[in-house]
Amino acid sequence: MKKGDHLFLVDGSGFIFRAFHALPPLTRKSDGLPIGAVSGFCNMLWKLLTDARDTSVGVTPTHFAVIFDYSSKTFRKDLYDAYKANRSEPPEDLIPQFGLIRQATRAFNLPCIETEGFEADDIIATYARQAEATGADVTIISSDKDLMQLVTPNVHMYDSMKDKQIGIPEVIEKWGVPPEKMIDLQALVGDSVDNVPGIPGIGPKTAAQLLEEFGDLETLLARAGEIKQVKRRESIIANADLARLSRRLVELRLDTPLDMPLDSLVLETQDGPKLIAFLKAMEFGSLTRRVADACDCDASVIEPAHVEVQWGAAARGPDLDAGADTSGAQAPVKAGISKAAAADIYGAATPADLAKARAEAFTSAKIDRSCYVTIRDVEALDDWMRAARETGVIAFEAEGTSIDPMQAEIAGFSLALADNTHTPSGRDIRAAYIPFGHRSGSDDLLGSGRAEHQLTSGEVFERVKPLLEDAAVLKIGHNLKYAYLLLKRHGIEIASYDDVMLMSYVLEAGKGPHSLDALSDRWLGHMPASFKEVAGSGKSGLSFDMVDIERASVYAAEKADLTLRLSMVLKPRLAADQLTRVYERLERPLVATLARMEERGITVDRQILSRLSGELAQKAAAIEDAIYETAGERFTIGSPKQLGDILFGKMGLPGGAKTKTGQWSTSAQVLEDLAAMGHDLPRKIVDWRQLTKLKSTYTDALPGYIHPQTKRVHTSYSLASTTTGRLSSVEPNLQNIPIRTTEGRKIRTAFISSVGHKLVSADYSQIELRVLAHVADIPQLRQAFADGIDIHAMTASEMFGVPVEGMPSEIRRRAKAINFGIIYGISAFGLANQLSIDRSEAGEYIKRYFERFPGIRDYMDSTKAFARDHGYVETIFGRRAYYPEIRSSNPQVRAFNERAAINAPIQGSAADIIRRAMIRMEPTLQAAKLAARMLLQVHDELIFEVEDGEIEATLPVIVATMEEAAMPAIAMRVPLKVDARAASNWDEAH
DNA sequence: CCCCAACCGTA
DNA sequence: GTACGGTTGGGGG
Repeated sequence: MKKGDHLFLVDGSGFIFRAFHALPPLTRKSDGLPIGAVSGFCNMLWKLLTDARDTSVGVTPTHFAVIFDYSSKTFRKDLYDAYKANRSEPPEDLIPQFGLIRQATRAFNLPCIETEGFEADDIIATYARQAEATGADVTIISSDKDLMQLVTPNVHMYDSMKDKQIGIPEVIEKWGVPPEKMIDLQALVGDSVDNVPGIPGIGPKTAAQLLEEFGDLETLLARAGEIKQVKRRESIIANADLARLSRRLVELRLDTPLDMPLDSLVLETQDGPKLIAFLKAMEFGSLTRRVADACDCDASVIEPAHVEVQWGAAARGPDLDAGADTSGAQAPVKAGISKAAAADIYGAATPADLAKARAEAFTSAKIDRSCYVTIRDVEALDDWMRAARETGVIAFEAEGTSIDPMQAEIAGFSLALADNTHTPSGRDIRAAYIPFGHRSGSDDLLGSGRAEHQLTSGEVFERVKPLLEDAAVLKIGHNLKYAYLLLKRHGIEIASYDDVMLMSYVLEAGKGPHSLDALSDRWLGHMPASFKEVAGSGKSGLSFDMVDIERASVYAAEKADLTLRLSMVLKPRLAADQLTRVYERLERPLVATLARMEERGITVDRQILSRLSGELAQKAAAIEDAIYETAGERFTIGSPKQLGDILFGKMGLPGGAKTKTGQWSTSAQVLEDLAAMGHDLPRKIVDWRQLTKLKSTYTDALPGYIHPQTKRVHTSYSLASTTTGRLSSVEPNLQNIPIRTTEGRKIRTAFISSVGHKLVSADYSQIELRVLAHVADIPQLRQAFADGIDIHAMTASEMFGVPVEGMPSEIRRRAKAINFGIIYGISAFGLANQLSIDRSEAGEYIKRYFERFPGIRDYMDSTKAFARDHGYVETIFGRRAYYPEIRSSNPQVRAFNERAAINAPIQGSAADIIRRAMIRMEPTLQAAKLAARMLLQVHDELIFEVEDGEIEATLPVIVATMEEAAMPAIAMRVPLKVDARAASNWDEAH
């Protein structure tokens, strides 16, 4: 090894634990073998070996080794008997993965190094220093703080999960000391995980400060008498020997005997077939394909390797402590690839078998872009239409000239069909693009004209419209609402459809995005061409009709192809997981319902907004002057950074909270606190922020969304962007129009009904608390809702023994905050913040609440347990919300996921209820011969436009449909209550 | 031109 | 303490 070389040292043992806890807990091979950590490990190795240069490592390795712990009986155990004594057994799912990861390392042709009596860290340290001495550079792939002592200008660490380099500055930033002082710092702080004692009462912050002051540990111990803080001084003096022992435990050995000399770590070329055989045995479809591509191997002719799997204690090899429980040990299992992929799917015994067979068939099916065709004449189009009718199933996409389906024109259609949809093989899929709205990109004075060699829209519509409107032919799309709305504007109403985005959402809400890219990558092991690659972006970006037809054809046909493949994988999966009902009853019907709502839009009065904007501008300007006056200078008030400098620097006000980047927070809460202390400026800032927020986000932005033709505002609802099942609203977001302040409410007066109509707002009263009363079955809550009693007052009465009549508003306010807190998965910290009380008092409230309502605690505990066991929670209608991080080893992350998992069934059930109401609403109104049109949804509220003469007849229909929405699927144990009223604008209707 | 952090509007 | 989306400032390329 020499200068210019670069040695990569992977902390294999560290990676196993980290990956296991960071990755979704339920990643399993088809035979149930847990392989999440192995998968993460293989992907990381491949990335480092092929394009480390493109990660933040920035260099390509010349030498490479993966290091493991061999035995826990190391020299450290001799130094200190309790070392690592409180290490608990690794989780059961992790056990077989220890051996697999070693096998993976060998499959990658990489040295797999472990030495008896030493930890991986010592081996890494020894190699790193030796390599450094030759002038080479070293990257240690680990984020373990125990290794940070090794960092120098030539030795870096790399956190592969966060793609983050850790060098000297990063160590200082994180720990407050440079790497060479890490040993002393750790000696002072200790480590509860490894049972390194350290000095009691000294944490990282104090330790860094002491080392800054005294230089190093020995000096500190010698001069400990100078420390001013009594307790700290005494603790350090009393525990000096403990610190010295700790130092010996954390200091890494640089003299570990090395079986493999440094120079033997030179990176060898990959053995493609060997690696592929292993990856196939592990069923890593996506990585198998990437490796096969890179090695130019045909993966399909390579037999999966036979992999020995050990489930029992022996799986970890010798690094297990004596006396471990081996009762769960089983005989080694042979884990070859399952035969399912090759099985005749007609013979699939269960939906799960079919789903598995499809998934396997499609992850290894090759996608051949060269066989996509462009349809340019009516004969070809007729042929395709005939085939589509014969098959009865097509994947379909409408390519528009804008991402906004309310603005877009149609550039062309793409479709894909399988000659036999029961054959799970990519060979039988054909895909085509039908351009008819493309323009040529000539930049001359005449502008652009129609592109040549394409059918006319008339020719295409005449043939395609009947197919799209024929319920006997299933149309499969991805985010079909886009095409549905775009086509509806052009006189076509799609009948009979499926949406793979929604299938994925039902199957895996919370596990990641549901974009076509993400789904293709995940399920098909294939990354489609991105729109950017095809059309460019930014200033030079083209609208799709300007894209060259050949390029457009491949892009569009590929999308249809992938959509068809995805439906063949995901639809059986729905059945296997018993989620078909959720998909068919709660998701699919909303595509058409929402598309119609979006198309209708709502009238927003430009004049009202313009007048409000002027008022806001004047008021803000006046406050601005006053702010500059008080501050004594002009600055950018909207910059939290500059504002912080003024408030906490120049003016010397006491800082409150810090943001996560270490800046002083200038949040409304902090400013309110300062105002309460009698300071002038913070109040003004709060007022200024409110006014400018209203102006920029609402009064100034909304007019820009008024559609040039319809003169109305058309939001877009996103069906698959929340974990819980709620919708979200974008461009513009009409689910966050102000209501809480008088100033903000005025914006709602700009949302008006058209002439001869009124707006009707109908909202569920306390729907989430009612859902909670139902699912947790709380007698007092059920009774209160049955009797129509004020629920917060009832809660206060139960908790504080105050009668409901004449209850002080402060008492009720606190009970209300607790009720909300319960829905949000309560913590003493959060409740304390909300009520501005201290944490112990908040803890008392929670304790008392649980005493009065023990069923709520039971619900919370059982929900957490369910989430931990399954990785997801369910609404009362069976919708799933996944929380892959609920088993995180990070207590903060875990607690957050627990709270979210408690909230999701409540929020999600309420979301399901209003979805059911929306789906039923239109046919119900129609049956009642009412012309009311549903326009907007705001989570627990629906907004309609109703003819003046029909209001009295319509209100009860709306109310009943909403109140009965859970039935007959669920008989709620509490009644649902809906309030509805009509007015000429949204403010008065609500 | 793109991304992130901070902040704030809703249920 | 839950769930979202939009605007701004400020930094990077």
